[in-house]
Amino acid sequence: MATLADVARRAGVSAATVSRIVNGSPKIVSDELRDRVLRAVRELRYVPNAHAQLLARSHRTTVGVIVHDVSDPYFAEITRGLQRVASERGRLVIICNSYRDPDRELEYVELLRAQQVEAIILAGSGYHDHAFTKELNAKLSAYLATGGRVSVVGRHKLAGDAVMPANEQGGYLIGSAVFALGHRHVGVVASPKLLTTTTDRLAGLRRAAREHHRTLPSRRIEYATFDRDGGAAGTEALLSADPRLTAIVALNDSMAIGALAVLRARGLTVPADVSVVGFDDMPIARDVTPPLTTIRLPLVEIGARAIGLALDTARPRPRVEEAAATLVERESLAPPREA
Amino acid sequence: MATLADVARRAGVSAATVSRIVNGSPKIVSDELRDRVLRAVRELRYVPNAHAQLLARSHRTTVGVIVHDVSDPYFAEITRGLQRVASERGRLVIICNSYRDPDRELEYVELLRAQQVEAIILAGSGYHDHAFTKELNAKLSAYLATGGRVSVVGRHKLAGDAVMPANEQGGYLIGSAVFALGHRHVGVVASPKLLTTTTDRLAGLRRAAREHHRTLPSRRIEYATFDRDGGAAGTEALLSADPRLTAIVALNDSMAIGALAVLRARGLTVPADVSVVGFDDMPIARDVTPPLTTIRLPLVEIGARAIGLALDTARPRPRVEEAAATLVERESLAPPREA
DNA sequence: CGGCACAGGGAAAGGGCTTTCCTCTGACGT
DNA sequence: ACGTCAGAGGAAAGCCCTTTCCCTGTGCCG
Repeated sequence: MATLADVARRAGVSAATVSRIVNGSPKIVSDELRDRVLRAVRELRYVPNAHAQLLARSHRTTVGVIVHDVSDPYFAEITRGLQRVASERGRLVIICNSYRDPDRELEYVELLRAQQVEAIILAGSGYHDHAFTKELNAKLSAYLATGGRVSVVGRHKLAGDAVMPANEQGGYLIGSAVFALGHRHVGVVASPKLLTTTTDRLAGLRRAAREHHRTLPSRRIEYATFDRDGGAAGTEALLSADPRLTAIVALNDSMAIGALAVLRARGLTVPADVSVVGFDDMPIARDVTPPLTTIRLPLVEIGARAIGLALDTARPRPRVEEAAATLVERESLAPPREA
Repeated sequence: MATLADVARRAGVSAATVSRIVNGSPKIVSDELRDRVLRAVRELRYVPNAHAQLLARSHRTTVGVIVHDVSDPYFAEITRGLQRVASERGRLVIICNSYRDPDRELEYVELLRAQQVEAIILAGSGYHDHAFTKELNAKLSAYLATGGRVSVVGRHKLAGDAVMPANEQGGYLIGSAVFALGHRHVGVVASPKLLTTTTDRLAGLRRAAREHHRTLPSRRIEYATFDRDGGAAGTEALLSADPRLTAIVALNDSMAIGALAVLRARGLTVPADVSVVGFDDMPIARDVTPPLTTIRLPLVEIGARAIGLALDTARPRPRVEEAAATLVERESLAPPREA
């Protein structure tokens, strides 16, 4: 690899001059030298070493994002919003997938710190795990203390700024829609108990139930993994335990799709026999059969706001913003048969 | 941010000693000093500056991947395979989304070079654009010349090793399945003409047509964007031009889903009225209605092999490997009505 | 014509870390 | 008692770049 010094030598100038030309410094350089240098750059195919630059420069220009999995549409959307703002502001973003492994999350915080990122953004549900939360907070605080910026999406009790998707409200909205239609036998296919997102959405559901003078007994809640197969397994369990179910509330769209598959396999039609609702409004939600009634969260905007908070050094901190949920009515929810 | 020197000072030792302890060097250090140093590290919350390390060390340990979009399931799978191998081999991976913008691709090659990556992996269709290909090749060669490793997925005529998904064979397979059933009025919803993937899949389709003494007239091919909405638009156009169509071949699953949506909206049932087939076997393909008959490419394996080639310095280069396609039969393809 | 300002360029000091090469002890052998 | 050697730790030379500070020479003003 050619270095700055190589270019300088070949062009017969000092390293300082090359640096100034390559970086477009305001300092004036004669056209002759500029030509010589640019020619040398081309001939040697010189590209500055980004690490050396980072070391030599003072200001940081890259931000790190930790998500559960970018290929999950939920995080893909958040990341999209984030990336947009990042490139508007001339920042590079490093994406880390934790795959819902708390330890990996901890490691990534260190890694991002080692990379000298300007800000760390943590997106995705938190965990009901006190020891972990404490350790994560310690690491985050250490980073904050040395001038780092932190912003989190949907995490309670963490240092730094926060954008909170209205999970409780979303749960309430979808629950109200279901109970208002008169469903009495409602099963919930829930994501893992350990995730705060689960608890929040469930809390909203419970509030809706209460308002309609219903309850959500725990035997009607099946916890499973946060994906299609988890949804299928949960639905299977729920249905076996109580075949009278007229509605299944899945705590995200992937799980709802798993539910749909099981129902179809059992010869039950949706929504005539059983209604199914999802959560998150992933792009595919409108393309399954029947199209999913679900809850939309402004994910792109959430991502954009999260990085906005982190990069905006002006206002005092920490700041917490809410992102509202809305009900998206499609065809998978209908009144129960006997109603 | 605490530095190595800070830690050394606080522990009352030299920087060399701290470095040795922190990095687990084979050199023996007394337990006493080790304790003092580790305590100082903890107290100062010291994390080594990754950029300084990279500068000081000789061996590179991160690889860069350029894909069209990681959140697209196609690339998500490839990336998954890639990541697995990367972490097995202790490599970090930087993911870059080009969003199918050639210029961005060019920029990312420079950026990855600047980041001193050990290898660059380019995944995703190439472009029928001679000037661009030439420029990209020039950049890649420059990188190769300075000891970099390059490996590409599904790109012809590019410097470096290559893993080639069998797009032509896949096209042939799906085409054969369609024509063998007796379909005569077949429409193709194709991805952009500019992409080599499109040409390859189309070529396979044509070969299948020829074998069945059929042709694929260009008015039966509608080019659109490589996504759900493109698929919908293409289907719309095809159907308006020729309502007798009994089968629609979409060049990827997203487009097939768009086709399904249009057909449903028009009151046509699949596959009774019109058959639809996809390509890629994305996870969702089995969950739409009806489940999609499509072509599976071993994407995870392709990703793994691509990085494997790049990291394997032993064998001579360049090497080219093929990844076979297989037909996945589900329910969206059936004989035409009149057959 | 002396003096000054300023344009144009270079020298060199970092920035944080790794690693080679030394130095200094103390233990061991004879 | 002396030479040797292994063990333990430090000094310092890089790695590649940016940026401040300084020097030279020219043009211009008074």
